[in-house]
Amino acid sequence: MDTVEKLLDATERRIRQNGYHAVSFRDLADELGIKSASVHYHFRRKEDLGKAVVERYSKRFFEALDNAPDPLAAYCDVFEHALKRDEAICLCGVLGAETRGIPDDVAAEVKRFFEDNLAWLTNHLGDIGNAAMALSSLEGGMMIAQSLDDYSIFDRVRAELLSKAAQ
Amino acid sequence: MDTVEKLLDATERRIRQNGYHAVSFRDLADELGIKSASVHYHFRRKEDLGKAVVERYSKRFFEALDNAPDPLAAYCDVFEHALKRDEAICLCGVLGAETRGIPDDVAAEVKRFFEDNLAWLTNHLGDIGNAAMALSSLEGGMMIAQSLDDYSIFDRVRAELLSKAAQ
DNA sequence: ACCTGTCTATCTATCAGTAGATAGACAAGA
DNA sequence: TCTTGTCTATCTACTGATAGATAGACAGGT
Repeated sequence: MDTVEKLLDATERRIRQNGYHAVSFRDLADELGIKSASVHYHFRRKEDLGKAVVERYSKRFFEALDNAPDPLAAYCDVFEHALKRDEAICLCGVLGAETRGIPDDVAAEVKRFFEDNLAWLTNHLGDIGNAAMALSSLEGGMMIAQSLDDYSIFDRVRAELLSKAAQ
Repeated sequence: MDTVEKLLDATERRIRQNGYHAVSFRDLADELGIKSASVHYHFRRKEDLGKAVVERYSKRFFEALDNAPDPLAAYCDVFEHALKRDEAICLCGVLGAETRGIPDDVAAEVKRFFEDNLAWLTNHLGDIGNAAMALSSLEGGMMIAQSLDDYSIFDRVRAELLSKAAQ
């Protein structure tokens, strides 16, 4: 795996666990066994790195939704994997909470992620109210599950969403 | 108003807008027209300040819920005021997203806030599934509304919650 | 086969700025 | 006189960022 990919991995993990401001070039460099100047070679400014991470995250997110037989269940699955497999919350959930404290172009990319999510959900669920509810509750449920260090609130949100949709 | 109260106000606003790591003793001191050493006099460590802010926020939050005739509507109102009047998201929503990157005792206070919320909601709504849904969707809706710079997703979440409850 | 130039990826060294934190002096008021 | 709150001055550690150098790979022309 090349250095750029390793940097994106490390940055995504660190932002999702600690927030944008808790990521430093030196920590990233130490993790990869290189110097911080070499990180700057690949991503001149921190916001370039941040933007690239969000772009990759968003791309992978929607790829995972392609060709799903049951859209809402698939959508919940993507969030559940993000939470339980990666042991971290949604990248854009973290960055959205910091919106005003991060560079404008990173915030713009996060905004786009949410717009795309709402569009996808509205398209597949047929109703923008249900779309708003699904996105909001899954994002909120992840964040609270992390704070409580207990996934059960997320599981309850998922169950409620799927049962209400079945009505 | 005394210095401590002013410090709590400024810190709460700054955390809610930019996150825990974007608050510095110097910025707080500049805002109040004092020196950073004086901030340390009132709150020796940053985590003392952070903990005090969460405690005050939580106390005020539940006071605003006292004696509400319609619990769910009152609950939504508290969140809506926080979002629209303060033009910021929930303090604990921001800190919850940063959980692993903030001092343990601040994270513990945030965790307690969410536990108390779930207990209050379960008590007043009668069902823990509905409680999980209300808390998660309102927290998530605030965060996404901030990122989109558009309150309508929050309004939709509120409307969905109240209409589903009426069924 | 041998230069020549260019590119990639890293290095060392350093910058100005800021972080949280502390010691000790000072002034006002009870 | 003692407490309270502020100050000046300083510390160590770290931040993102840049300059300049270097080793090695690669391609083109001779």
